[in-house]
Amino acid sequence: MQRRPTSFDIAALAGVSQPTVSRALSGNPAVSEATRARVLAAAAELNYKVDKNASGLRRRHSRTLALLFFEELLPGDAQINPFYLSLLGPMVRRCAEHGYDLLISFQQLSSNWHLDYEDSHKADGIILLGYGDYLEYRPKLEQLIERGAHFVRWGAATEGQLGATVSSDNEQGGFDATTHLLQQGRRRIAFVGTAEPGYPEFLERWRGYGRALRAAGIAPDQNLCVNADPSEESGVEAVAELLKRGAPFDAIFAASDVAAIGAMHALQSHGYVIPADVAVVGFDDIPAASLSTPRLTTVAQDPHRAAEMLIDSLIEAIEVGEIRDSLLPVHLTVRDSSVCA
Amino acid sequence: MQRRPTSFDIAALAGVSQPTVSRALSGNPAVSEATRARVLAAAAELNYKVDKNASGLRRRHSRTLALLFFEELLPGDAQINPFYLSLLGPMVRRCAEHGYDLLISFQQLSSNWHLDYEDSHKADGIILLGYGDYLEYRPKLEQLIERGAHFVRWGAATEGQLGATVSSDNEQGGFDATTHLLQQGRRRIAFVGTAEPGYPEFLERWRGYGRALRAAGIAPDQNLCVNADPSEESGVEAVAELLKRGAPFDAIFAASDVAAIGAMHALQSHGYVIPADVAVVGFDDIPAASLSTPRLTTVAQDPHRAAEMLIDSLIEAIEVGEIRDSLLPVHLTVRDSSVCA
DNA sequence: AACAGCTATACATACGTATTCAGGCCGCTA
DNA sequence: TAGCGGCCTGAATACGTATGTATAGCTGTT
Repeated sequence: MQRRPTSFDIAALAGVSQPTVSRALSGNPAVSEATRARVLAAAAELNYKVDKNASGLRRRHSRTLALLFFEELLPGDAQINPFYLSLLGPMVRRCAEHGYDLLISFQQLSSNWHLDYEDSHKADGIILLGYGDYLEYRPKLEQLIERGAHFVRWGAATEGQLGATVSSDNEQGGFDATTHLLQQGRRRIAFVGTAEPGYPEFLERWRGYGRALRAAGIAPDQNLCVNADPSEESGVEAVAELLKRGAPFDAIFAASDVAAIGAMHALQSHGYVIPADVAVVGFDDIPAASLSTPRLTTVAQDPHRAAEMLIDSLIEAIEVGEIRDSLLPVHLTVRDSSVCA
Repeated sequence: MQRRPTSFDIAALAGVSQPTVSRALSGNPAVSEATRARVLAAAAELNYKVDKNASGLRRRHSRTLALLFFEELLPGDAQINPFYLSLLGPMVRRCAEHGYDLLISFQQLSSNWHLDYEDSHKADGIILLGYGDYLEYRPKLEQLIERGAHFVRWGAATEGQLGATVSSDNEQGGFDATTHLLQQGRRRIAFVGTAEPGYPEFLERWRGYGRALRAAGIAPDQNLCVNADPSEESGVEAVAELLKRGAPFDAIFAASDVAAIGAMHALQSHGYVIPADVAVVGFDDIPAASLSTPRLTTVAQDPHRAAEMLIDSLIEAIEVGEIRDSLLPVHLTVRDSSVCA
């Protein structure tokens, strides 16, 4: 394994100077086509690649984006939120289309992640995957802004609007899901989710649920709203709670698919038939939603579009300096759990 | 946003020279504790971070690892293999424990990915997520080795052993799954998968299946082996094919969970009861496996351990120069789809 | 023929760090 | 007190690229 070739080696081989090599490779129009061709040939011959470190040092940016997850929110070996996972592929692809690399990292919410990346020139910008309004979180965002750092967040866009934010239209999703259940003739629709600050998206979905009910002339019933975080057990417990309360219900809108699937299991083990006795709608369209029995009607977010908006917004912030928010449409995917044959 | 501080700024503030700052921060024992403390205080005060590019340029390595997926194997917007996705979190964490960053990238199998990374000093090593024996693939691995590049592969370790390889004991998994079905009294066990080169893991699983049958004194029946790639439709079609052939069967071992779930759907829609009429076992333990109806018995790989082995092997190759293969044990997770109450 | 105007290339340098080498200071010994 | 060795620290430099500035070679005009 001999030493890697440098731009000087290419220069020597092509019979030009090192700066000309640099210009030729970066597409600088000052270099003639004949010279450029010679340089490219020489570079190809020696398998020359621009040294990222030297280039980054000189140009003062790395053409790398950093994607941050926070450890505290991934207790133990918990799986990463499947929606975030589905964002990953499209994000990587979009980065590549822009000529950027993508760095992935977990951070303690309490660490100094907010100064680590841009300051060390590891990355030109940061993608934060939506963590509501945690106490430690907000001041760091403010510090990030103050230092002129580039970042974009995924998450509910309603609160104070710190930095560029991309999110799904959760409220509309809740509205669409609930309206769909109403159209199926359901009138006693339970909400399984939570309006706590830890899950701001859930709050939005719940708002849409309420709006749909009121639009149909139905007053939301507190007895039909039960707490559940996005886990199967939580969905099971939610159904137990609903049954305990004794308020009759003929449908469930769950703010997450995993909770919805848990709820379906619980209902079925109590002898209810889905959708005949109780119709169920979830939210997220995780892979398991189309594999459940019955197949789950759900509100699908568009991970492809979401990923592209995140990357595009961030790169625009970096290269143009413009900050832009986006609210992405969601799409109700009707399957078997909500419609009687 | 003022200019980032450099080691010269720290030096001035601490009243020492720039080299001393570098030494103090890198833990060089030549610098006295008193001086080191002064330097650290100054660095903290100015929020100083070592410039990754300058540092990498000087030290000639980046302390970054690159994780490569191949586009051709992710047609269109297809999801990344869920097992690879479950590797992601633990890999990121393990990298961080070693002080490395992780870069994610998609590549054309036909591109020059094999010279891109180490040559450009973007990364010190590469993680390749198992792509069997594709024609274009092997020569590039050879080239990688020839150039002294550092890499580790996930995948079947049996074929020619190019570079460090980490994989699950797929053969044993197939054996365990099949033995379990035999213990449930099943004798006509179908295999749903493929022995084609595109899925070398499937081939291993099939071998274990055959070994278990023979150990029980049963001759494998070609009529009970049907092709299926890892998709739900493929599982559905496999059952259709089995029924068409007319050979009776009382169990199915599927080489992937998604195919197994597809098979269960198909069986149920033909009126079969699982597990009473047909017992089903899958492979992978994807999240949907524990959410299906009935819950799917499956062979679980250990993504946590797999990720750690991959990272550890690669870093060992980089830092020590030693190449090591690993075969990880798998674990049969018994649920409802294979055991009658 | 002389010169302006232009293009294509070379020269010199800066980016921020890590390391080699040389030297200063101190205490100890003879 | 001269000499010596050990411990810290500073000066100089190299890593490979990109870019501002200078210059050489043309073309065309008068």
